[in-house]
Amino acid sequence: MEPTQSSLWSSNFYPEKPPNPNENPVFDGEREPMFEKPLTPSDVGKLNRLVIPKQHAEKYFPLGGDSGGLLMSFEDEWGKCWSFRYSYWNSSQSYVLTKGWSRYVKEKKLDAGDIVLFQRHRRDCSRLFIGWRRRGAPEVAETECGGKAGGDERCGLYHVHPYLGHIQGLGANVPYQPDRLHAGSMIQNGGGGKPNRLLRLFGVDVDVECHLDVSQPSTSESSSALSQGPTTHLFYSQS
Amino acid sequence: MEPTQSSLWSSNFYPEKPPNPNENPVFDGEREPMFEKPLTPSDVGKLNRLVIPKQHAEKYFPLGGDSGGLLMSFEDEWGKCWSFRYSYWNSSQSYVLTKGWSRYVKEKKLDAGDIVLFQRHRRDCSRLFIGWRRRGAPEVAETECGGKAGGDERCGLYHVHPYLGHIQGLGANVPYQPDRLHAGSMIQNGGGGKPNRLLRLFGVDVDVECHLDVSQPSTSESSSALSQGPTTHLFYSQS
DNA sequence: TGATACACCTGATGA
DNA sequence: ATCATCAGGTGTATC
Repeated sequence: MEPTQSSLWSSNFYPEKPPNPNENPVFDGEREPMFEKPLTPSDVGKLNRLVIPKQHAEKYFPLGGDSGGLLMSFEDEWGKCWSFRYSYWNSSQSYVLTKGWSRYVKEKKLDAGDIVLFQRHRRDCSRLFIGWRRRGAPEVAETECGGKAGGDERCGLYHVHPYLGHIQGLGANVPYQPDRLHAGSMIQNGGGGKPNRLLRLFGVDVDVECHLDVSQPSTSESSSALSQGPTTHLFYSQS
Repeated sequence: MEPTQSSLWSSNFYPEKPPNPNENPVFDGEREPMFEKPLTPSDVGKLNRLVIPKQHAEKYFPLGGDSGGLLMSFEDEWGKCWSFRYSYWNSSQSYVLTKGWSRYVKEKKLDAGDIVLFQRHRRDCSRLFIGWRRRGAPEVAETECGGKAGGDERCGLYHVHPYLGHIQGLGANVPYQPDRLHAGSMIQNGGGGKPNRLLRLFGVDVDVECHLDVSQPSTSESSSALSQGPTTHLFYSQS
């Protein structure tokens, strides 16, 4: 089914499979902003990792003292599932997304200064979302795509009209990640090796409850907690 | 206790804790020269590593086929203990000191061309010593400090008078390295991670005996084995 | 072989 | 001055 709002949805980013707004959208009110981070040159460079500021990592992605890494899955603006390895580096005492991150950077064509956003579903906080916007773009886009020059570029977040809010559906036709497991889940590592054990975050199996103190102010220069009210951002999600 | 030889010991390098020649010297005759190496620009640059010429590394610091790194501890001219990570880099087929090396370079203000010296205790070859001298300085200093211009600079090796040879003692009042373990010891790495297992070299626990063929001639352009007889160099040592 | 992954390391920086 | 943080690196293993 083709998009009904060609001005919003026409894109050559996924020309072979454009997202359908009538399929499984996640309303803006359903998504809980967690935090965002302006990307450093290292975050988009050859180090193939994203450093997650410690206060956000420990608040939203607690590892529970686990030294091994986890697999975390996020839904992007197309409903595509992205799995990243999430772990703590003792040597630098920092939390990082490693495996899979470079693919995300490449596909979204992220540059230093662009901003990645992390959100979760309000009622099912095991569903995690990842988005992005170009540097200098407003947090809540007033234009259809508040990014760089060139109208054919997509953003990770969109300003959508309220009437799109009635849409519900599936979205099982986005079979991207070969190693994807479950959106918003984490897979626990056995300890230093490859992740192999499931651990749902914000859901079950882990000693962290679905607490979402989104109203906390930002305390970091290089990242910020999202504390604004309901936004107009929209992710499309599957499952 | 203040130094008695102000011309030799007056220094502002450790003005808060000057070494005392009456405390725990290691006689020249107690130290066995192993080898020395003129420092390359890379050795003192941002690579934070010292390449140890292979013939010296395999002769004096054998890794025993261990792929993981070791922690090696050396006593400097002040009795201060310096711990370095020692490992073999497959990519460059070279033996290197990595962690801790840059701190040594910085503290000693070593430049390219300066020479580092490695020695060990004759009777307790698990005690290792590290020293240095400025480029162009004679191996056996005839002056009190045969280094660069500026009389307040210390050298890693000193020419001392024979009568200082009677001194013995402790030196436990030099608590520098927080992560130091034992002078002249090596700590085996678990494999790519942090070094965590003790492995005394030249002492026990390792399949290498205390063999010291110091008389071998130099075969490297960038380093030389020390084959001269008793020198007048002096290290001060603790423990 | 080249790209990626991964754990480790360090210096700069600001609180 | 000390300390925590993190941006920017490393070598090595894996694919």
